Amino acid sequence: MVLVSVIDPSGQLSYWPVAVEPAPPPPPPPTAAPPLPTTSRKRKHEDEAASQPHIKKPRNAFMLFLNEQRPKVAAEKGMKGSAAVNAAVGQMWNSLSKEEQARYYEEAEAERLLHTMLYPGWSTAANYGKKRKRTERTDAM
DNA sequence: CCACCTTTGAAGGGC
DNA sequence: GCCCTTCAAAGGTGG
Repeated sequence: MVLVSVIDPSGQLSYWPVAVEPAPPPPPPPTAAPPLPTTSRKRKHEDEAASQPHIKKPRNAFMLFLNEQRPKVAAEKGMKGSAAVNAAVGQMWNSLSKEEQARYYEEAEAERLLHTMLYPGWSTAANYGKKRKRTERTDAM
């Protein structure tokens, strides 16, 4: 547990208890080690993932809410697919009091700040455009 | 085996 | 600067 001194947007100096335990993606190595495989057995996945870990976007309030409610809702309602559960949790979210929602917003905000501290200058653009995700909107046509 | 489906939020990218 | 597109998770199912 390391206390990281950070300046809050409010100008408040706060010490963030950064737990070393929940291992976030490792910092990018200053020098890319040349992977010289004596036997070219490894497929591209391992090498690319090892050299450049896809640093994921900071999750929003919902992702935090989802990760808490999803297993419970899935167990209670016996839902199979994640999509159905996510939709159900989404409805629960709308039923939440703004104070309860605000709690997740603050956690999400803290996580974003933590992400920024861990990866200064990192842009979400790293993973941008990787998935196709069509969300085909029929209204366009 | 990976993309889809889904949610809202957050953020980038385009205009 | 504003609006739209894309990712973030995540699990079974389909292509």
